[in-house]
Amino acid sequence: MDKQAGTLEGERVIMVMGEPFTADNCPVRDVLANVAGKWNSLILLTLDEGPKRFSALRREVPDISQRMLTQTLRDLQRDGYISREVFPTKPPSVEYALTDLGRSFLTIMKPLVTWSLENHGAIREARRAFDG
Amino acid sequence: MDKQAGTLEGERVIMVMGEPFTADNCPVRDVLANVAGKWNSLILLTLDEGPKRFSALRREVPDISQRMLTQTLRDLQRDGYISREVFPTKPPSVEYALTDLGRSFLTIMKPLVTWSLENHGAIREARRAFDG
DNA sequence: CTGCATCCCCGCCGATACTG
DNA sequence: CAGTATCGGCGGGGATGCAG
Repeated sequence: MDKQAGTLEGERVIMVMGEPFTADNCPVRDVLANVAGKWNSLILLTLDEGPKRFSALRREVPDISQRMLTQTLRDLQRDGYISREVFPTKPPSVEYALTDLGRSFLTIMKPLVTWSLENHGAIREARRAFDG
Repeated sequence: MDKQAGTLEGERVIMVMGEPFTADNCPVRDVLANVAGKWNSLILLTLDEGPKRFSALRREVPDISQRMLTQTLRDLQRDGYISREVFPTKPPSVEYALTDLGRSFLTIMKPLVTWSLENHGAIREARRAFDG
């Protein structure tokens, strides 16, 4: 059989860890988008402590604007990482919590956080060496 | 002792995995920037197969522009993830390879790739459910 | 073969003000 | 309390052309 599995009509394919991807529709990029956003990971890590209300997140995630908090929460909910429950109190309150998918993701994510803490010094030094 | 360790002069602090961060100067964000770029992770994963020349990377990473390949490679080199060796042949050739730091990073990165492959379906389904 | 420079579009994100 | 709407800056990144 041919090497590049299912290469149709000039679709270019990259092999990553034994799996074929096209530049578009790349699961890796799709997931990394959640890691990439400026606030996404911070919010997920904060929710790892337990369910939180909107205002609690606003307090605990420093310097995030209301706009970004709302938007990022909606993105995370849309992708299934967190759930959103509205309590019809007066005034209303909304509670956000990790889903199973979100917890599963954090399990993989946390080692990356740990690695960042451990190797940030080496990276900053590499930068200084490169710039000088 | 006080809760928020070392909160000075209105500097807001977030606790993540037992470590205090400010919104600026956050190691996690700094490292995630490397994961976030559109091409960074793909290049690192390609180099995991072994050292490659510029033109080889251009071939194996589909649809990347020359500009982005050059730029991303320089960023990765600057942060110490890859090395760059110039062979004064005619015409010259340049070989890129993972450093120890790069390999260390990939060790942590790969589970995230695996997770992406396994859970991409669930995420796309969550999206459809949310949108509909 | 490798890399740099230029132009330009577009989406992220911040600031601010306004609703149920 | 939670969310929406609007404006605007800034930077990532694609296309193209030039240079050692």
